[in-house]
Amino acid sequence: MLDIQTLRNDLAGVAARLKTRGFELDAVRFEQLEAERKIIQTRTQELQAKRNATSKLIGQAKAKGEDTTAIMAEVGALGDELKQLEVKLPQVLTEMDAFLAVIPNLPHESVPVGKSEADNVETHKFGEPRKFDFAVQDHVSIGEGLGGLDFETATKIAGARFSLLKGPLARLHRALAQFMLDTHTEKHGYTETYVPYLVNADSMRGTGQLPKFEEDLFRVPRAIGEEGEIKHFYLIPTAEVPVTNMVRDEIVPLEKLPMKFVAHTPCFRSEAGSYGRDTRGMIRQHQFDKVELVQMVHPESSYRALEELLGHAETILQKLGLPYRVVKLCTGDMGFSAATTYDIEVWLPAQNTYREISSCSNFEAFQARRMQARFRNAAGKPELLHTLNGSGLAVGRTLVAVLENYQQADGSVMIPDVLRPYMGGLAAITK
RNA sequence: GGAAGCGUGGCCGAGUGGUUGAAGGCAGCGGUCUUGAAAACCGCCGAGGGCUUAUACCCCUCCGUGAGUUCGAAUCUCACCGCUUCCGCCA
Repeated sequence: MLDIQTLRNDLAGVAARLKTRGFELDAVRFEQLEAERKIIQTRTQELQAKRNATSKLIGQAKAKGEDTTAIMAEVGALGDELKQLEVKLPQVLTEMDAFLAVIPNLPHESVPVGKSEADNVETHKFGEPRKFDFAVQDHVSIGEGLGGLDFETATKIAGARFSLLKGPLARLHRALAQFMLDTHTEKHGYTETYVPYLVNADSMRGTGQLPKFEEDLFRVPRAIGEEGEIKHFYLIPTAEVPVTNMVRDEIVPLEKLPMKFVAHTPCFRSEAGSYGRDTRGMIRQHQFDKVELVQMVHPESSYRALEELLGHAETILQKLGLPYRVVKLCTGDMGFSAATTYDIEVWLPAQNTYREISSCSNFEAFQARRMQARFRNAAGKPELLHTLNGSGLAVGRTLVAVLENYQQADGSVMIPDVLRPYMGGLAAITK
């Protein structure tokens, strides 16, 4: 959520910045709502003040044993108008809130302006794609060849966009997650967390998935509300949601910042609107595991924290010896809540290209404002903190990258050195 | 699922219809004292919003959430949510 004050102060400027990311701000509507709000709110407060003052007089008069019928009639006269306004005011405020809730974050000034993925800017690269002297297979062929990857059975059990791992491949999947968690907790100073995989609507609103992106989420009915409406739990699309919401409605002491958490969770995405894309293999699934890094920091240090967090995610790929590149997303390609995003793209030999394996973002105060997540600043006043997160990394896609980059001519796969302790010393997965 | 109890400011904890946004304590901040610190003493000290150049006044709202009764509600009524304890069931 944007600060309503910035819209009041510089509506045209905000509209212009939002336009760079393809969002048309309805400035006329905002001004209408704002004008209406102002009239109703000031009048309501005026009447409330009058009522309060008069009611106090009644109390005083009664204490002295005086007759109060005249004053009581006076207050009664306020009643009708006040009651109407007290109904109207929350309606207008709710409308304004709904208006603000679907406005994306302002891109940071350093973000390249662009329309799509094609306008993203590569910042740096690591490693050289390996040269193969045999026909490269993709991860599906490799995994199925090793008898450890079984999409047919997954489809029977659940449906399309699910996968089933067996034996050493299932263990490799677990090893990757373990390795990532250990690295981030032992080397990068993150606190490991275990969090709910089903969350309430407030949490989804807090991080920005709701109200705009409900169709991307899986939800399960939970209870029937007072007006007969069904209340839902939502399956988390990323651990960002439960972890970031830890600080919702909190005021954390200054000395607790920065807070750094890591969580390994499954992620659930409906992938509505991605029909036909990445239908083969494990790249785009309804369920996948991810190790997520989340930081809550002082506003002054959030951009330093973003570079740091990006580095933490990169470390994993470096230790695994996987070539990658980092791109800074342009205004048109960034997610709804982000002010700045770096994507890390890992080299996939079978696709002969780099594919996203991590997305690291600074949300500045956008999520914090929705969540009312604050810290007590040096002056002792509550102030919105900044939130960041990034994948460190997507486990399924990392498995894909390991299989493809470490494949051998005979169909076996070498295990990267850092993973061998997690694989019981195994050096390669063979048929 | 059944029964009982409870939800008050960063924390603990008074408060059962009238100048109560809320006693008291802790923590925090400022000061006196001290070579310094501690102790003691004095003062300050909730949040959101409106108005505004203003973190100055002034005003509004908030005592789990939402409705209701009333001129007036933290205090009364109803519903919901959450927590605690006991019983039942259960991985």
